Amino acid sequence: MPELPEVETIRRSLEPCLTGRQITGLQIRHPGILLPAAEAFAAILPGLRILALQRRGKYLILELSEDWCLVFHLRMTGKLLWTEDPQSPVPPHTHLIFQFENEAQLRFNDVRRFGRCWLVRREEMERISGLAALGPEPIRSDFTAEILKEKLRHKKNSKIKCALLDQTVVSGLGNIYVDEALFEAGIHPLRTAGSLSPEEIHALAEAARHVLQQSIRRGGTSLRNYVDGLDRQGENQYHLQVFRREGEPCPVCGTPIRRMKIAGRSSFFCPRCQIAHPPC
DNA sequence: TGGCGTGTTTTTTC
DNA sequence: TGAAAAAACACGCC
Repeated sequence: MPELPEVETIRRSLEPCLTGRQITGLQIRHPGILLPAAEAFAAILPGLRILALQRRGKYLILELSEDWCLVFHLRMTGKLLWTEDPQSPVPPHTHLIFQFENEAQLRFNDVRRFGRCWLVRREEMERISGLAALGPEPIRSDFTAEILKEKLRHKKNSKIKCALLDQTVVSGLGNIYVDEALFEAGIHPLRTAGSLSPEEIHALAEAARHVLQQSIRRGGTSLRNYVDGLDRQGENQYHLQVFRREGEPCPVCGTPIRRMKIAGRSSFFCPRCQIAHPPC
């Protein structure tokens, strides 16, 4: 679930808690989520200090002293939770606990164990293949329709829904925000990327930026699992236009929202506002 | 109770 | 090379 707005909200919530903190120890309860092996984490981390929190796409990056970095990807159900009460019950599926001065803790929790945590030197961060291959950040001011057009050049026969989920095309979009951006831009998810007009690509670039920034302002979308670093839900789920609204009236034209499987994922769209064929 | 849906990235297949 | 499908995982749901 955590897509760009959720990871950014987590980053912002944890930043005041973690910045400047020294790691005093760690508990590894499930080593399978760690890369490289757990021994390296135990040997290297104690004594290091957290200098800054960065985000790239759906990756959260903790910059540490001595040029080390902790990189997290939460995949679907991963959570990072800050607590200053070490006596608070440790939730099930907590795989990793970082300990800090004054007994504060950062807990990594992930029901489905898809999430990952890497310990790498800053200059070797590019060795995380998914991170190195990420496309442009759609919420940055230098993200333009021209850049999106160029990135879509090699995906001409892909369905636009699939192309936008490809993190090398644009970083940070997932199932929710792709559907919301396609709705806002008036583009049917089954259209091929190569069939989009320059005007449609422009509208899509604007819509992607807009739906992501709106969600960040609302603290992310909490549908099932997502909470920020202080266990707080977001508000964007109350503002979704089409996602998970099958059968409900389109907020623009009133036509019932439809649901369709595309590349194995549920996709939601308005069959009237999002036309299936390119304009003549 | 068992089989499906969930959603992201990596890997495999065509 | 690129598009699509499967695999990784655990749980809730009906």
